[in-house]
Amino acid sequence: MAISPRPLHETEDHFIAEAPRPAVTVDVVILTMVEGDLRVWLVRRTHWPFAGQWAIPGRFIAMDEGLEDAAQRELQAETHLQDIYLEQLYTFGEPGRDPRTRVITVVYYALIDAARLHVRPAGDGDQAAWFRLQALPTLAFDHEQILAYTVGRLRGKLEYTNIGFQLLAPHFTLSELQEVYEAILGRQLDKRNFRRKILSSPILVDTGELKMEGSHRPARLYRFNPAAQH
Amino acid sequence: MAISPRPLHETEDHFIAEAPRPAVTVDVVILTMVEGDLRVWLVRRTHWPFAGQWAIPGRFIAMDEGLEDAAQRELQAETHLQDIYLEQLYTFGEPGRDPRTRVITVVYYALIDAARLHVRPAGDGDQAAWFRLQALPTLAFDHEQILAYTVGRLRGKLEYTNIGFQLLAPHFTLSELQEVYEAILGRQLDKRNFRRKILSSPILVDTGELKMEGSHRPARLYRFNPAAQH
DNA sequence: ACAAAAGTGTTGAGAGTACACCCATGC
DNA sequence: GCATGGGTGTACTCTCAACACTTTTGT
Repeated sequence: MAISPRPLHETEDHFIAEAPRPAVTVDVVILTMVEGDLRVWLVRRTHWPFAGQWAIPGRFIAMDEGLEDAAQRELQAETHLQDIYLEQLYTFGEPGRDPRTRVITVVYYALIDAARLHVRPAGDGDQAAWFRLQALPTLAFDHEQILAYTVGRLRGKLEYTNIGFQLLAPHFTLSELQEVYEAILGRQLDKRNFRRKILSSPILVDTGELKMEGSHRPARLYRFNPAAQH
Repeated sequence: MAISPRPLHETEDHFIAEAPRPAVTVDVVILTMVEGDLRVWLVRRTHWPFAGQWAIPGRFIAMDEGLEDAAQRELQAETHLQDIYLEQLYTFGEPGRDPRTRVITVVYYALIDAARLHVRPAGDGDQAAWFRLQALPTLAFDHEQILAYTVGRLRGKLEYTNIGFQLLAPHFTLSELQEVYEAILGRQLDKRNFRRKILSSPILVDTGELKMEGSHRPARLYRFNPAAQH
């Protein structure tokens, strides 16, 4: 890397040129919504440490790669999808969280519409699978803590943004949207109050279509209004 | 570092053992409130790059040092104060943000009661000084962007936490508290409504003392109720 | 006709907003 | 007595929460 020929501050100089550096990874918590439950995509570790245990997917960062770029690539590699909601969550870097070396991980989270995936239940030989956040296996590293933190963030953002739509297909019913809210908030909502609140804001557009499915009254399909704030 | 004798995944192995690593710093945005304005503590860079320009204080992280520990030490070094509110803000790591090498910076912010400092106006020879957020000098690196992000976070947190108290002395008047809210939110608030709202929650305790100062009616002094949530 | 999910209104309580004057002190 | 900031109440609107029945479809 370009080192200045001019005199440098000793401490900075030392750290720029000589001091040992921590490894930096980017992890991506990939969430989706299936059958009324939030689910997270986990990969099985094949090697030490935590061999055989499940972990949040991640990668070491390359020297010339932006943090969000790296997260985007990891997301791509796992899902093969484009245009996914992705946001930086928090950076975890306690010494000792990885027994091999000092690893600092910048965690992102992604929200995916389940309709864009072929979700299948986890089998025994799987290298990667979706897990209900309510029923997690034992996780590697400090990944359990990271998932807990993710849910907290999601819950907070749900109150003042339209983040909930990111977990739904482009066209969705109000009941589906309510399910997303209930899953994230972890409590039941009143159907009438929920509908009134959502419909009184300009964030939904009625597509005029109906979802004909099951032996019951068909539901109206809505879509997100991209002109709406947040 | 301990490298396992067992076979490792090639990619992970490479990154753990051989790949070049970015440098990691911790920067701390130190904020306080003086004369109705939010102010930030900036240090003058003495060497390349951005020599002579002002920057958010920070330090390279040591291999065995936690992120928050490093932030706490930097805060200590700058302010010589204990028990300061400190919170992780965001991690900035675009390649090229530091021309010397790849530097990823985990940014924290700290809120300080101005009464605990001897604040003086910035002089020409100063190596560090307080600046009004409204009147910043040219900043080094991407530090202008970092400060903008900090204010956004502060504004958001003010709405649903008691973070505002962190900028005040242990005993304060309601007008002082209102000034903090106005400075962060960037707009005037109605005095009666503000007082009613604050006093109707259990977060303030009337100390019974009065602030005798100036030629006007003395103001009641309150303190934060630590039993209150958030 | 029945099972299943969709859809719909009213009421009461509390929060937010707009707005103007008197009070206690130092000089 | 006057200048300065401290302190107070009311009316309106809006939002939130609680609560149960009818509608539309497939079988």
